[in-house]
This record gives sequence, C-alpha cells and structure tokens, in this order.
Amino acid sequence: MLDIKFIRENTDLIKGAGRKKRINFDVNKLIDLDDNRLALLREVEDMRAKQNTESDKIAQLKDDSEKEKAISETKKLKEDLSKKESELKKTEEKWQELMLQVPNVPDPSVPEGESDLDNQEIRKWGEIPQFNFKIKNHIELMQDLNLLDLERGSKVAGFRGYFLKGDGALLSLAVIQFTMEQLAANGFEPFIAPGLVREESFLGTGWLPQGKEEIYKTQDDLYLSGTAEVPMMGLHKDEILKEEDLPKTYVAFSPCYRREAGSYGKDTKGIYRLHEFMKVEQVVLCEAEHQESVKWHEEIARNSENIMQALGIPYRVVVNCGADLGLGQVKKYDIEGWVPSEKRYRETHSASYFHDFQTRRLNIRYKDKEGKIRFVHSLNNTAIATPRILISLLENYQQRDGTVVVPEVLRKYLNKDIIS
RNA sequence: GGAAGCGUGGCAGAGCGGACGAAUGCGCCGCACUUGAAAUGCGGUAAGCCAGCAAUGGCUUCAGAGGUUCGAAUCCUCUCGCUUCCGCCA
Repeated sequence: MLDIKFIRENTDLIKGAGRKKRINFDVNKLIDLDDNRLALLREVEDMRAKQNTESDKIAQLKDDSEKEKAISETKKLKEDLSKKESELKKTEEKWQELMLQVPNVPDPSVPEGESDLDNQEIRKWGEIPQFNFKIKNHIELMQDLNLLDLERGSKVAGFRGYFLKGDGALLSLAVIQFTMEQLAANGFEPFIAPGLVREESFLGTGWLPQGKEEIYKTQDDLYLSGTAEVPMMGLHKDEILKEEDLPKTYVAFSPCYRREAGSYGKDTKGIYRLHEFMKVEQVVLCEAEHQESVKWHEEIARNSENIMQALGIPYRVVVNCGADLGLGQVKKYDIEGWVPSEKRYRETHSASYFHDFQTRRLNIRYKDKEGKIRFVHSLNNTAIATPRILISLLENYQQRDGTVVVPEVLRKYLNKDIIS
C-alpha cells in the first residue's frame, strides 16, 4: 500500500511502475474515485458536526417538551446522515480494493524485462566443479545413498510429496542449524515462527489478495504460510516502535507451504519445487530512509552469500527485472546456486526490500528523533531453504564412487566427513 | 470439548448513557531548584483523516464489525484475542 497523497502527487511514477512491473493498473480511475471519496467525506463530516452540536444542545435542555421537540427534529438529521454515510462507505470499500492493487515504485536501478529470463547477473562466486566422471543428478544421488524416498513420499503426501531420511534428514537439519547459528552470530535474533497464520499478515505482506491461488487455506480460515516473512512481519503489527529499537533484525525458521498453482508442468521431478519445505528467513525492520533500506538489502544479501560460501556452493547473484518483481517490491536480488546436472544456476535465495509498502498495510510504525511517527521500512531474504539447497550441495560435492563429501562446516552436525 | 471472566492512551489502571479522547500513577519531554546527577516542584505529552500558507477548526477512534439511542468507552448481537478452571493431549 502506498500513501494516497503520494499517489496523487506522483501519478506518472505509479504509471511507470505498472509498466515496468508489467502490472495493469489504472491510476486515473483511482484518483477519480478518491476525488469522489473526499467530497463525500467532507459532506459527511459537516453533517456529523451538526448532529453533534444538536445532541449537545439536547443534553442542556431542562424542559421536557422542548427536549422532545429537539429530539424529533434531530431525528431527521440522523436519517440524512446515515444515507450519506452508507454512500461514503461503499465508495471507501471500492477505494480500498483499488488501493491494494497499486504497485510500489521499483528502484531506477531495476532493469527492464519481460520475465525472469531478463534478470541480470551482477556477480558470481565459486569455481564451477569439473567432474572427470559421469555425474549423477540429485535424485539419483539421494536415492542411491538412501537420503530420499519420493515414491513413498507421493504415496503418503501426494504430488510433490517426499521423505528425507538417514543422512538426508540429518543434513537438512544441519543446514538449518548452521544457518541459524551463523545469523545469530551476526546479531540477528533467532525465531521459530508459526506456519499456520491468520489472514491479516498475508494481506499485510502483500501475499494476499494477489497470491490467493498460491496459498493453502484451512477450514478454520487460517492459512499456511509459504515463508516466515509472513508471521515475522505480523509480529509487530499495529505497534509503534522506538527509534532506538531499530533496526530489528530477525532470523526465523518455519515450515513453508506453497500450492505451486500455475506451475503444474514445472520441476515435477526431485526436490526443487515442493508443496512443503523448511526455510530460514531473514527479516529486517529499519528506519524509514531509502539509504537504510539499501544498506540492509546489501547486508542481508551478503549474509546469505556468506552462508553459500561457507557451504562451498558456487553461486551467482542476479538483480531481478521489473516483470519479476512483486507488487510491493522495490528491488530484488536472487541468489542462484550452481546445479551441475543442469549446468546452470537455479534460485536458492530471494532478497527484497519494500520501503513502507508492507508496514503501511500492517501499521508498523516508529517514533523518530523529532517525535514524528513514521512507517518503518521492511526487508527480507532467504537465509537457507531446504531441501532445495541440498540439490546444489549434494551435486557439487559428489565423488566418482557415488559418495558425497560433507562440507567442512556441517561435519560437526553429522559426525562424519562423507555420506556413503 | 465444557464453564467463567476480561480486552480503555507508550505501560499500568479508573470510568459503566450526555460535563469523557477519557481520572490517577508510571514513563517520556520542557522548565525551575542543583557544581552535576538524583529527589522534588511546575507545565506538557494518543493516533488517523479533512479544510487551511499558518494559527486553528472539524471528523473518527476506548479489540473489531454491526445494532439500539437525539446522544455509546458505558446497553444489545456477532467476530477476534487474552486469562482462569475442568476435560483431553505432546
């Protein structure tokens, strides 16, 4: 959500944002509706003022017959008022609906583009491993090493279901534990966040209403979140924080659920695209300055790169093009890990910032040094997502004999150097 | 699952049809006293929206949504949340 005043004063920016993000949005329609809304609002407020003064007068009257006369006169006012009020309410509902569709303005540094194919690589890390033997893909590796059961996974959990087992289960936990510890050491406060979450936080983060098809809903009207971003952003909903409490830097583990609607044909094999997975997410709330957002965006990207480097997974960082940005995102970097069997990099992390787009919806504010109340800025980035990360991890570390070397930093969790 | 209670400003907590955006305390800010601090005293201190260059004025908000009433923090209904007790469970 953007400030309506900002929208009114910057219609060209909003139009440009829609174009760049390939989102259809009619700003003029919103402005017209807003004119209408403001006119109605003024009328209603005048009528209410009158009603209030009349009511006060009645309270002062001593004489009963005068009182009754005044009451019956005021009744008419009341009827007119409630008609206008319902008109205003209808307008405000329409207005709200449109307001939820206004795209946030992407940063000028975001490249133009039609799809994720137009994302631009900005840096690379790591040597792409050269294998002098026929390599296995992650599915072959994991099945041969007894780390994964996909057949029984779908028997039990349906399409895209899986069991991690043996060292596969331990490795998944190890990656989570390692990441939590790393970020905690960087001063991020560790959390285990709920996966079952109320609607508000989805609306607040911008996952709803646009992403409705992507989210599981329960019979109790709770939703299963696809990322800890949702509960963690809900954490401070309706709060006014102190400036000295900022930035809030959180690292949160949660189970994640995604319907993957609209990706039926995609990545149907293996553990790349799953309905249920586990993720450690970084969430930052900072002061409402663009430079702060930019600084923390770089910082949370670096944190994740450090994890990739510690795990020894070659990766590249891309800056996402306009069309690959969500409604609320100002700028986004994806980190993509190298997948030897596909000879390409694939997304493992996604770092974005929103300015106050989310915090306006969630009403998360702080009092600055001058005592002014402002909406905080929010950012988030994957720290690690598993089992997806195991694809790169296992494939890059495989050996001729079909065993896999455990990255140095994970050995203490598995108590072994090699998975065989 | 059953029963009872509660939800008021940054926090605690009073108010239970009109004088209430709301006592009081804490916190915070300013001033005085002090070498400085503490303590004390005095004053100030909710948010959002609309109009206005501003001063200021108006509207809304006492969990949320409806309702009763000329008038609602206060009465009614529903929803959400919290607490306690019983049952069940990890």
